[in-house]
Amino acid sequence: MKMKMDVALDTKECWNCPIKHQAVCARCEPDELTRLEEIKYYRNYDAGQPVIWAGDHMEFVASVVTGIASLSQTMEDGRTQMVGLLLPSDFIGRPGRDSAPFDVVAVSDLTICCFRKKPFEELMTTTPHIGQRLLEMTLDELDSAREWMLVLGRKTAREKIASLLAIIARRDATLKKHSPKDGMTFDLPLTREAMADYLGLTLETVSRQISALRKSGIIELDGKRRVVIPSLEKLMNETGDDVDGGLIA
Amino acid sequence: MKMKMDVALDTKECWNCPIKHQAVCARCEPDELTRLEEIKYYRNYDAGQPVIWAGDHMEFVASVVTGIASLSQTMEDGRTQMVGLLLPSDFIGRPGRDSAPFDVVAVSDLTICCFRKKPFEELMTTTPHIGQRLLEMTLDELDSAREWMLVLGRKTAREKIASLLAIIARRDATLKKHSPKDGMTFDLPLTREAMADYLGLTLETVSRQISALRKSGIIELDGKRRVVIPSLEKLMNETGDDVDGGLIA
DNA sequence: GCGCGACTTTGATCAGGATCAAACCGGGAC
DNA sequence: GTCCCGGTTTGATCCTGATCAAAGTCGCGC
Repeated sequence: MKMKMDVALDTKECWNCPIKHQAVCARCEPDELTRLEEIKYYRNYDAGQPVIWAGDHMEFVASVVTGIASLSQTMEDGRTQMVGLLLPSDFIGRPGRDSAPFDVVAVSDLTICCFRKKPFEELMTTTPHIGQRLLEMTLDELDSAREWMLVLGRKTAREKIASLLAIIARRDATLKKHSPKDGMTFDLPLTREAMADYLGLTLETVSRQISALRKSGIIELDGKRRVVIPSLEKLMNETGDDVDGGLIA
Repeated sequence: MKMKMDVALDTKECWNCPIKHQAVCARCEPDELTRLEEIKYYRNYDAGQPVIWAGDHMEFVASVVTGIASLSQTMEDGRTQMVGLLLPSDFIGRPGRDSAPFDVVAVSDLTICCFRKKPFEELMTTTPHIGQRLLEMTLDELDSAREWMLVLGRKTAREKIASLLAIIARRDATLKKHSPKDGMTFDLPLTREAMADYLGLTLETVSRQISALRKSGIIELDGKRRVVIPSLEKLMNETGDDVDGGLIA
């Protein structure tokens, strides 16, 4: 049985061609996307700033260029659940729909690349591989969302934290272009509260479980945000996931 | 603010044309799909029978014709989380991928219509609207999965049960081709255990909360499975969702 | 009818995480 | 430096839902 890992935090390929780590890669500029120049523009947001409210009329689709955004829903009484993290190269928007289903909020300083929706949709019909790429990305996102449902529905608080750390570790390694390994170090891109909203916990429980993992020697902390993973295998053993040796999905 | 409802349980349109309630509708037969005749075949399963195991090599894609199947994942220690229900017209399979990400199990007696994958993928490239339809369906599923994450991560047991009942009520009304209304009656298509697996609860909690809703007069029971909703509004008030009068999404 | 088995209900107790509360830490403005 | 403030940690207690256990219901085959 192979190990499953959520890919929601992985950096994806350019949605226009198979280049990793870029929303719109250099290689694309010479071909189809040049046609988009006139409908393409950039937006910048500060950490914490809302980008889109659920229900907003969307006159654009977009792609994250730098920074992190969260996708989340909030109930009337304030309970909120993060349903996804948007990382560089992730796509924002629904071709064919005119309102946004969820709130998008900048977690860090954020730059997105917007395309006016109508012309983008036209491009999709004339350039089939863009549609195919979007379908593939959407299928990946769907699998990730479903894998996260196991985390939310069935895992303990400790397993949830370990799962999140494992995902961030993996994502971070990908960004740095090497595979995850023992002794790796990274910064948590989220506050305790944001982690809680992602995991369906309270911030106090997140804090306690992180302390517990530290006391168990599963992780080491350098300040509040910097994490060291002495043994990846030990961390994986805490996730509740089926591990069979490697980080191969 | 409009009310959101999970659409995972809704009956979808034919993936080849915009006709409701049929996986492959009569209208489609004369055009593109006739070309598929030679690659199309049916499979039947009994209630409880596994259809696909996660990791299986998939040489086909398929569409549910009649019956209900569940999509779920199970941890090594037996904890399981249902991540979706597959209803008539729902699509099974991943064009471009060769192994199944989740287990599929027949919940009721089930008939699916299979298409050999290779020729289906070729059809997708030559018939763009099939790809577009698949993208739309996948986006809907993604939204549903994300909405369900709120249920799993943040709702109480009572809210979870009310949410599930509301969804089933809505789905059932759609099947019967009228809108949900006070006094409506339907059969639960799931055992208490399956509901628990869908909601991230134990079967005992499901049973207790159903009893509690009955005692509160939110629902009436006729036997174990048949449910009457005297007031849709009262049920909706128990879901924790933002309701503004109607069942309009 | 009887007995069996799958499913469901209900009860008693337990425990994991939420809640309420207070203190702590670190960085930036002044 | 000091103050302040957002983010974090830790403690005490509570409560929801899990767990363990037993009994009830229904349908079906014999």
